[in-house]
Amino acid sequence: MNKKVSLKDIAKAVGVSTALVSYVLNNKEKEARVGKQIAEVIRKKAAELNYQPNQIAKSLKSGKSFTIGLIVADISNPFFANIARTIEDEAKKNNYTVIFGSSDENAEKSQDLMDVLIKRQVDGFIIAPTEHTEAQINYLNASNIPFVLIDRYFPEIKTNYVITDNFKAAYQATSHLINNGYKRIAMIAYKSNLIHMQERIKGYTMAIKDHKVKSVKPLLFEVAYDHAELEIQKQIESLINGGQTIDALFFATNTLSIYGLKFLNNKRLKIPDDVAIVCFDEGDAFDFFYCPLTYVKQPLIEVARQAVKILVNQISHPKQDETQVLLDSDLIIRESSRKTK
Amino acid sequence: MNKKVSLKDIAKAVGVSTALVSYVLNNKEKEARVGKQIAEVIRKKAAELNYQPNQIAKSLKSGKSFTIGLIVADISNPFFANIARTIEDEAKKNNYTVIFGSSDENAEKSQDLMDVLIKRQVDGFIIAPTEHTEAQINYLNASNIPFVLIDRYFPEIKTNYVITDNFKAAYQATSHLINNGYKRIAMIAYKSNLIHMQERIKGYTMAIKDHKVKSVKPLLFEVAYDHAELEIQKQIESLINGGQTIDALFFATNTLSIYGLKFLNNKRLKIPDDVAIVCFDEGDAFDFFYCPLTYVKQPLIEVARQAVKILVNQISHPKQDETQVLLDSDLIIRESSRKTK
DNA sequence: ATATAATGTTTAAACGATTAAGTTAAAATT
DNA sequence: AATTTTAACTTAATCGTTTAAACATTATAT
Repeated sequence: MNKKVSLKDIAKAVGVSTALVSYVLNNKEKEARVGKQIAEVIRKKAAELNYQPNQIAKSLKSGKSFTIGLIVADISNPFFANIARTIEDEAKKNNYTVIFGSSDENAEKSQDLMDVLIKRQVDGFIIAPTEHTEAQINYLNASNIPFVLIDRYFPEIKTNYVITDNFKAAYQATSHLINNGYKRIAMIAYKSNLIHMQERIKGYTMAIKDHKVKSVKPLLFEVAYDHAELEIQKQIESLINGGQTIDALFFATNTLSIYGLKFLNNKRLKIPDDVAIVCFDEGDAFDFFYCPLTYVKQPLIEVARQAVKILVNQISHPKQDETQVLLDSDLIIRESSRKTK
Repeated sequence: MNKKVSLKDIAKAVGVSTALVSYVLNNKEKEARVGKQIAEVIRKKAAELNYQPNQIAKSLKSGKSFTIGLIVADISNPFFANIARTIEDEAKKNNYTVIFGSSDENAEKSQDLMDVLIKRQVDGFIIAPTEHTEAQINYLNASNIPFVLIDRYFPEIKTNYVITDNFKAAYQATSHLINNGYKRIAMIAYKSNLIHMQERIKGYTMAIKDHKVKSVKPLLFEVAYDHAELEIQKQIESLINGGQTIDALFFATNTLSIYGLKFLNNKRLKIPDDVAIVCFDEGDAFDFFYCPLTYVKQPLIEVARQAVKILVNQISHPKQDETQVLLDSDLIIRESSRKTK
């Protein structure tokens, strides 16, 4: 690579010290009382050489990298990809750049990522934390490294977070099914102690308990993240074969929905006649599944916006109290959960 | 933020010079003939203080940031999100971190992104270049900054690139429709001079010309990136109302497919009976549209892998010749383009 | 005329790490 | 005993920037 143009090169070309060049290019002419003519000459030379300040050197000096570390489960998951995009845009507005990494819901990978990003001196983190990463979060707290959790959080740890009301959303979704006449409503969720999943499960369970329709009992199936597709197939298969008839299915995430719906298609089950469906999260697919799908629409953009806002604020005012934001989701009702006759 | 632990801190705590600490922690004890005992002490202290080397300082010294800049049109587009994920994984294997940015197919944003990333001293770029960014690419070439183009490239500029054979894929897709008996095949593409789009259009046009079925004429509709959804609706609307009957539609990208299919659904057009469909790229949706969709499956993972491989190689051996990779796509044939009776 | 102030510029230290070169003391060789 | 070698460590320069402090001039005030 060609040697890049540095302050020194400009200084030499113009015949002044690097200090002067620095002052001028940082618009500190007044404070530093730089001469008008020479400032112009410096500016011209900088433009002529297409000088691009070395952000790394700046960061070293200032102790600020203007970088945000983003850790999500999987950047290729549309849910996180969408959040990432908004975070990118909002970060840019504040002159921050985003470095991202996918944890795959794996605590060890999450730790590795955190280390890499800390070494790179990110000014703060936005994290969708994985199970068993409490220690990592505690470490950030202890080190006073600013961070904001999204999507999930740890109730026992005091942190910033921006999440949606998962209990409420799941309760609402389940109630909607019940009110529409469905009696055997199953839920497919991830096997996870993470709060967002637990809250969704609680919302589902509570809704079923609250509506004192005798025939409606919770039917919860939990699948492992790493073999979700296979386990879903098995669960649904056994549901069908086992004579355990269900009339509605509530999927706890977009990925689960996709796996499940694919398999239901395979099995020639018709929605909503054979089984009604409600999904969590969006997917382009949901709009034009043969039967438009009812789903919980989380305010992704708002989550991302608030997270960046809180983080940037925290970075510039470190002594702030923790900010916790709970956002509401919308239940988008469509054909897949229509009233039984 | 708590002051971070530096080499100096360890040196002071142990009572040696920073040089010694650096040698030990970089496993250069032999070359530097560091004492066995003291090396142990240093290592222990480093672990005890949870020392994380400051990558920024390293980068400044070494002139290498071990960072790859990734510029795509939109990270929230599944096509790019998937590529991004593979790039992330492959980069990590080579100790690189990825900084990303979305250009929104806008040359100015692309330029801004490039500047930001250059200031951050990325060691190289992976770019899905936007229209009118020839100057930016030329600049990279002139500055000897390593980079690899993906998805698109500029035929008149000598660069590394990894792309798929868009002409072939489109030709194949169109021929498939013709062979299955469709006679009025329209294509919806982006209004763009970018090679990937032009090749897809050429493939379509050529296939139609080659198959000397008189009744088959090219019917090409080009929509602007910024108002794609609306324009597609208008185009399809006018196709329907204008009495210009079509019996098949070929969408040039996943996003176009989604917009188009949504609208076809709205208009109650049945696939494939009213109109057959072939799409470019994947989407979860394509698996379980009421009528499983025929689509061109690009080897995304391979594109990303090769791109990282070429880039990393180029970074370490700058004088290399340009590498150009052309990959084949698969046409996944399903119900949406089945034979007419 | 001389002290003081204002103006314009340079010097040098610092950020945290690396590393060639220098120093010192002990061990080996003559 | 004098010299050389080896081992174990330190010094100091460097990467590109920032910025307080120092240093010259020239202008203004007394």
